[in-house]
Amino acid sequence: MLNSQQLSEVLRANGYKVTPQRLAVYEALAATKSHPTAEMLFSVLQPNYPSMSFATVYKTVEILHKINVIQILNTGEDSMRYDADTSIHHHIQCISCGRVDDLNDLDSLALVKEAERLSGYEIAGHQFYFFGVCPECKKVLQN
Amino acid sequence: MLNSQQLSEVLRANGYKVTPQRLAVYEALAATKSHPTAEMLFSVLQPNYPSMSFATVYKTVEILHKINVIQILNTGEDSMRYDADTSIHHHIQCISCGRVDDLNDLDSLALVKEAERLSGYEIAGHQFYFFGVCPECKKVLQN
DNA sequence: AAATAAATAATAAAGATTATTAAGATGTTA
DNA sequence: TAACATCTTAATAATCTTTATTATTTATTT
Repeated sequence: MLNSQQLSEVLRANGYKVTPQRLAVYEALAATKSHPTAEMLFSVLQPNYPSMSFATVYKTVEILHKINVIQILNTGEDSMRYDADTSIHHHIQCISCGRVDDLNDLDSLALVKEAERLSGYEIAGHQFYFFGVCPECKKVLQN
Repeated sequence: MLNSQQLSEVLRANGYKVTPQRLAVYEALAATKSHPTAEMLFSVLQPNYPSMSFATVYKTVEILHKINVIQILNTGEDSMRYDADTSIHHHIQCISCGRVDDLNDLDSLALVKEAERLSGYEIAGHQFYFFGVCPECKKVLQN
């Protein structure tokens, strides 16, 4: 997670200009753990940036991804989700309410090594997605 | 993998009618290991079923997925890929040539258990995607 | 503060998937 | 086997997410 100054530096260092929209998109992402879609981001920014267009949201997340300050998640839904936490961690989605939670502390190194051995690939990245029923929905379903 | 008779039975058992198109889509999928997209399936079927429409391909894979005889993969590309192998196995995609290979014999049970413990979720499914450079592309890149 | 280069907003366009509907095929029953 | 009711297909249009276009505005540099 970066503050505005740090983000500004990274943007400039990569030849991108610093604009209020870019800072706002990143801030919105950094402020939540809910892995929002482009539409959610757009809605959140709407009150403070009523003139911001959808294309700007998409362009901005693309740039933020390129300069490596956000992650793009594909949970298999129809739209992508974005995450300001770029550390290696995995995700789990509730098949009942749709929420996406982080899975920190899940050690995948051994499995990556094994996959590398089995496939002969040189593995550069991986994404693990789990699906199930979250604790809250389990409660509701029991009643 | 099912033969036409077995597939016909499963379709009927689930209240779906048996049609040449459905058998053909499944056969095309069962005959390849290349995890085709809807477009690839459509192209393959075109010569023998020149009148088949795109919508039929989509409707059919949806039904085949519902009755659990195929898997739907979302590798993060713009289109879905389909797989007639419904056993639990994972996938690895080459970031150079785009091919998608199977990763059998990768034991994920321990990781699933660990994810269940960490998250509190009741896990119903999981999809692991690895990305890297396939053996063929490694050779090419070295020259 | 002016010049320049890039970013934004608005809009249109593209691409994948889904919905609609009339026509045709399927399975069932008499 | 014929007739019926139902489901499926094909063709088309619609939808949804994402990307491209372009004129205007904004951020940086001199």
